[in-house]
Formats: sequence, structure tokens, C-alpha cells
Amino acid sequence: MPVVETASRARVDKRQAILAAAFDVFARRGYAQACVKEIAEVAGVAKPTVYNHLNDKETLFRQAVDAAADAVLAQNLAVVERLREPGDDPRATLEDVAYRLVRTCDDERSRSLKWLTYAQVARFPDVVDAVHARTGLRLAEALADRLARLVLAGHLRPCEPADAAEHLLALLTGPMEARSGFGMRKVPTAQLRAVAVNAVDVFLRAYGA
Amino acid sequence: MPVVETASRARVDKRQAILAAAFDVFARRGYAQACVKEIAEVAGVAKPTVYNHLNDKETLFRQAVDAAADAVLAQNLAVVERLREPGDDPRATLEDVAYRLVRTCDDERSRSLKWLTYAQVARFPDVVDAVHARTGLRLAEALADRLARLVLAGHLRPCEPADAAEHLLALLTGPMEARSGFGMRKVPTAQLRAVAVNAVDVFLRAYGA
DNA sequence: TCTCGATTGAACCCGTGGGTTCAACATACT
DNA sequence: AGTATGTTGAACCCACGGGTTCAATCGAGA
Repeated sequence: MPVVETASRARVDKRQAILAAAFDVFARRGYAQACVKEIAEVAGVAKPTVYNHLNDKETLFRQAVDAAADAVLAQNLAVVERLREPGDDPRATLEDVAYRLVRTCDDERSRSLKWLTYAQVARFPDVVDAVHARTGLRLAEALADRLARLVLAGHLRPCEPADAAEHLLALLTGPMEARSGFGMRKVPTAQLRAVAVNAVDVFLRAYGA
Repeated sequence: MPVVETASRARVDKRQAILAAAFDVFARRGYAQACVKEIAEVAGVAKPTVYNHLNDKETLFRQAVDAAADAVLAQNLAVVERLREPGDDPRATLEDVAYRLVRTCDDERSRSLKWLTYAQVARFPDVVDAVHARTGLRLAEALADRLARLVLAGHLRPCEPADAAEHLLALLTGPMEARSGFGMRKVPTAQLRAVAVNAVDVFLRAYGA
């Protein structure tokens, strides 16, 4: 194993640790209240080391949020991909996907990411746009693609897939926001299921074949 | 006119001016970035005068948000009240109410209130709960009441009014959030109409008689 | 063992801004 | 006129925290 690799590996690991710690602390305290000293402590690293890897607090924030957004997007896309094989019971498949989506929305990282970006609209409007593009728009596009296929397969009535996707997501995220207190607390599993089933029921009444 | 009244009136007016200025500045800058000096300037008042009426920055924030939440709630309830006389065309009435609701969601004060409270979840979780109770829950209750009557009148199919209200609101606010960039920019009137009409269409397909 | 780069902790600088003090002043009431 | 209350501006105190500096230290490779 080449030496240079272990060295740069160590560097990368520290950088990752710092970014993870940054997201953690930002998520708990918010941008203004998060102090770099605490981030360094959580990362198990000295404060100058933080500034050695990331230029300043703002860079720290952007990189941490970027990484989290990528992770959440991947998670969501993986769920939507399950609609590729709708099987013989589209309702069951949709309920399964819907349930997995609300569970994803309910996990720690998604909730933190959402309110954290929302909270910093005033200071970093572009961060909000970037995150929303990756988590909101891309998800809607992917879902619209799958719904279009369901229309062609005769499982849904003819409609505009983009609208249908927007509506299904709204029926999922709206009730979730209310129940999670703007993403501050976890929602009981039973309610997750109920939200998913109800949303799919309304969706199929409106868009079913 | 009694003198004492002019005196206390002057006091009240200044207090109101300070709270209005506070909400204005908080909405533009966010809590951490808003400085009391600027609030005083906007209110046309000296800094010690601010501290003379409100104890500290936190009180300033809470009172300003409280007042705004009350105003927004009143605005929303007034709109929902229009469902009391559904007329002979429930779809038209629902579209009218839906359009007025999204317009309310889109106005300056509502958008500011929403992201401002959302942004301060970490520091003041109870403020979020209070605002959400007044703007979200109370609105959903009022709407559920009206929908229940529509069910009895045979304009909607038998259903759980609370669920129906939640779904209609989700179909309205979900697309609005996406289009307004998390409440940061105004949405063109044409899109407001489209969101309202689409939402009501889906709603009636799912809940129509 | 020697070297070089990364890391560390601690101290430091300094801008920002919440909150207070105080003497001067305005206004309204007696 | 005299008094009391509220207001003003300016200066002040002080905590907090971003960002930097530096000498000491550590660890991997030659």
C-alpha cells in the first residue's frame, strides 16, 4: 500500500469527519448559534485544523449541506426507482413507495437538512435553491417519469405526469409537516403508514384508471 | 378628551410602532442578524425607548411574531368563512376559497411569518408550536367544519372532514411552497390560479359526491 | 535517527451587538 | 412656574465568537 495514499486517506477522513460534525452541530444549533469550536470538538480535531481544511464558517456550512443534500437525494431516488416494476397491484406498490418516502422524510438527516436550509434563507438564498433543486425538483421529475409509465400501462388515467407527481408529493409532505411539527419531532410509525395510505387513496381516487 | 388617554395612547402607538418595526426587520434579516438599533431606527425611536417598552430582544421577537400570527389567522379564517354559503356550484365556491387562500399564503406577511418562525426552531421551539397551532391547526379545524357541512349537504361524499381538510390544504400549500421557493419570492397570479384550480380539481375527484 | 509536514492547544485580536447608564430635554398635568 | 414621566442620543460595558498566530508535538517516511 503506497504511503502517499494512507496520508491522503487520513486527510480525507479528517475532512469527512469535520463535515459530518459540522452538519451535526449546524443541525442542532442553527447557523448563527453553531460555533466552530464546538464543531472541532465534535469532529475530534483542533480548531486550526478545521480552518486548515475549510476556509471559513460559510464554506463549512455549504459543503456540509451539499453533502447531506446529495445523500438525501440518493435515498429518495432509490425509493422512487421501486416504481419501475409496479407488479400487478399498483395500489400496493404506490403505498409501499409512499411509505418509504415519508419514512425518508422523517429520518434525522432529512428533517435537519430541511429546516436548516429553510432557516438560512435570509443569509444564503442560493443554498436553498440548490438544495430544493436536488431534493424537491429532482424527486418530482423522477416520480413524474414513473407515473408516466403507469399511465401508459393503464394503471392511471391519462394526465399530466408532472402535476400528478406534484400532487402525490404534496399529499405526502403536507400532512408530514403538520405531524412532525415542521420537522422538529419524529412521527410514530403508525402515523407514517396512515399518511402514506391516505395519500395514496386520495391520489388513486383522483388519478386512478 | 381626557389627558391620560392621550398619554397612554401615545405609549400604545409607540409600542405598536416598535413591534411593527421589529417584525419588519426580523423578517428581512432573520433573528440573529437583526440588531435592536435598526429596529429602533425603523420605528423612529431611540434604542433605550425600545428597552423601555419591551424587556429584551427575545420578548421583542415573541410579541412581534404573536401579533403577526394573529393577523394571518384572522385573514385565513375570514376566507374559509366564505364556504358557509356554498351557493349552487360547490366547485366554483371551492375554487374561489382556494384561490384566496393561496393568495393569503403568498402575501408578504404570511411568507415572512412562516420562514421566520421556521428559521428559529432551534432557538424558540415553542414559538413554532404556537404559530403552527394558530395558523395551521386552527385553519384546518375551521376548514374541516365547513367541509363537514358540505358533506351533509350532499356536495361531497361521506368522509372524515379532518382528513379532507388536511388533504385540500396539502394540495394548496405543497405546490405553493415549491413555486415560491420556500416562501422567498412572490408567485405570479396566473400560477396562483392554476394551483388553486388544480388542487380543487384533484380534491373533488377524490372527495366529490 | 533525522526530517518534514500536519496537528495541537492556548493565547490572542477584533468586530459585532445586546443591554445599561446618564445627563439633557420635551411634554403634559397641577 | 413647578413637577413628574417619558424620550433622546451618545457613550459605555461586556460577552461571544470568527479567524489567526505560534511554539510545541506527533507521525510517517528516508
